[in-house]
Amino acid sequence: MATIKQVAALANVSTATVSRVLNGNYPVSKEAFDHVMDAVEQLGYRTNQIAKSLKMNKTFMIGLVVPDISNPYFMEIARGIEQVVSRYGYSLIFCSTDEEPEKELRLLRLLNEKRVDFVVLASSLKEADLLQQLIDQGLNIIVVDTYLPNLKVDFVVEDNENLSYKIVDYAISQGHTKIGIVNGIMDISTAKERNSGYLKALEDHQISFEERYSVNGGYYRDIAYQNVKQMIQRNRHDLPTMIYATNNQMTEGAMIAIREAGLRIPEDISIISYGDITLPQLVEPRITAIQQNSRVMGEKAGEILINRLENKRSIIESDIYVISSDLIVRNSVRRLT
Amino acid sequence: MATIKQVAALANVSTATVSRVLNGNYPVSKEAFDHVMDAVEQLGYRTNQIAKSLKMNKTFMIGLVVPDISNPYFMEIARGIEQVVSRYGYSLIFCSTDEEPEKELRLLRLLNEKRVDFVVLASSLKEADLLQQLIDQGLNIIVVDTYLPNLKVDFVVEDNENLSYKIVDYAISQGHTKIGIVNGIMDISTAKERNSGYLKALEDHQISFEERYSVNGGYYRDIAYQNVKQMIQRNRHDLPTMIYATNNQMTEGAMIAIREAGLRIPEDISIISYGDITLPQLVEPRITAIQQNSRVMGEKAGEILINRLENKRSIIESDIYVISSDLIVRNSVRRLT
DNA sequence: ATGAAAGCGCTAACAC
DNA sequence: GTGTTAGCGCTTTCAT
Repeated sequence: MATIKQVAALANVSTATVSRVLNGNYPVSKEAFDHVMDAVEQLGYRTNQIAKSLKMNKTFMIGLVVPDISNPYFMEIARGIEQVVSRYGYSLIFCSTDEEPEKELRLLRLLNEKRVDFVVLASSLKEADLLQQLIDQGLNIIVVDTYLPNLKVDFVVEDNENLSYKIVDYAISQGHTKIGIVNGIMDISTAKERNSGYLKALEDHQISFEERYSVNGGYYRDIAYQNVKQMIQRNRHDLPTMIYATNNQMTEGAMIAIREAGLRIPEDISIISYGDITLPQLVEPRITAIQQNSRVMGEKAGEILINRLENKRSIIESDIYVISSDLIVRNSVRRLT
Repeated sequence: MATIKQVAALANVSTATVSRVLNGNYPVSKEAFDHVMDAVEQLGYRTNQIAKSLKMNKTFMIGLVVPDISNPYFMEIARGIEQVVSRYGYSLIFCSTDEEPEKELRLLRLLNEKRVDFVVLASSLKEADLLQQLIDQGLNIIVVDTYLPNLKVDFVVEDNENLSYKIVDYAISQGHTKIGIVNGIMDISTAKERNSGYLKALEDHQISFEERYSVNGGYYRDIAYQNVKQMIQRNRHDLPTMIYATNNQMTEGAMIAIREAGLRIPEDISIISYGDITLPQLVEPRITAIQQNSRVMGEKAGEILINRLENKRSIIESDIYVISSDLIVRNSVRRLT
């Protein structure tokens, strides 16, 4: 690969002049300009961004660390970020943690070593201290989707508890009282918050929480499928009239389990979902769900980090941005009253 | 951020010794080792991979360039690649071209400047010459999914024409003769090959190709939706009995259009698909489809590039690997005979 | 407007 | 087993 030195030699100018021509940030004579351009063309020269990054202490790369990159929810966040940061010349490195805290930390350390300019993180961490350590080492982080207390970073999150309350409250208004919940790992803020919204709604309507209708596990389709399958098995003679799944993939898993058990939705068991399933237009019945604006969440995160980066605004205290979401009532809830 | 120099100073050794300790590739005394480790710990030192990359002319990054990163098909390829290359310490940079040739070239140039060690490319290019130019400049490329003639790279592809033939042949065996096709952009190899498989199957059964049932456009859900909607409109009084969509997303778009037109699948119009739709378990009827092994395609690409990279086997002539796929018969085809 | 040269943080050849 | 040092390819200050 040709270097700036070879270009300089061929164009009969110094490397400084080549650099100036290439970056267009200093005045150069038309003559020098033409010679350099010719040489560049002839040699098929391409800037070595690694060298440039080293010199300028800037990589134009953004790390994205999420629990599950195949979840369309996170994919949409990625596209939102990409859409805004690409305009400023940044590229994205995607990483998937599979909800494993050790893997998350390993990936963050890797990105730190790669000197990415910023990391967008949807965390599965229970505690913030190791994260704070990385930040102290100089890593720029913005946290999306999840929330971690006592961490000096910006957050872009949803109003999980209230939205969860809202959808469960709706279910209750349709006459349901035996409402099972399929939730994620309780260490994670979103799972905790969605759970408390659910509990609060039950409580406000004097409905007691039934442990036996409740299952927990990773935010994955398969896990939810297995758990719901077993839950149905266990309660075969006194099934819940409704299942509330707290993320898109769990809803899919729950639906598959319900159908496989020979039960109908919503005639036998109604469904509500925090987050739209994939392809909601093609699946019958249409699922009543909290519709998350993940794209907007990504865009917001992108804007914030660009702002920090371009204006070199270092963080004094964390800002928390809340992305709005809507309850979309469709027809997966049977009216019982 | 601490540098190796500061570590060396604090540990009272040379930078060379620090490097040796950190990389463990040369013998060091236990004493030096301990001192260095202490200093590393104290300073929170993290290797600057940018500097290392510059020195070693190796970035441990792989670029992935595909038409549409939100398509689960390409996502699976990505996971396949990731799974194998991550074991060797490589990370992935994802890029989406939206099937625009200019964007594809721009991204490839960017990755070249970033000096990624390899690029995995699903191309939307019509011609190979500009690509060959990049390769001559030193970019390592492996092409997946698509095929481009006269290009000195390895390929991992499907047997598109034969598989396409197979599924259309099956449709014909069920008594269908009015079979519309929803296809991608004809510049792209996969679209061309799937089209010829379709045509050949018709021909072998003396069925004439009906232009009016055929629509083309980008491999996207929305485009297919619009096109099929119009096609149905135009042929309202003499509809095809079957629609063959040549990729997963087009099938989804076609199904939505059919349903919206008040038609039933498969009673009014049958469906066959090249590639499984998202969530095939939850959509009724279950779609008869070519089931692509995209994960395997990604793994294969990963293995090949690792092999080239680690064994420094430069490419003499292109190898072509064909990934097998299966026809899965389900119940989206009405039997007419 | 242009060139010489220092230096970003690292590795490895060479000398001891 | 360890230190010295050159140099990867670039930008930028300083001098002219």
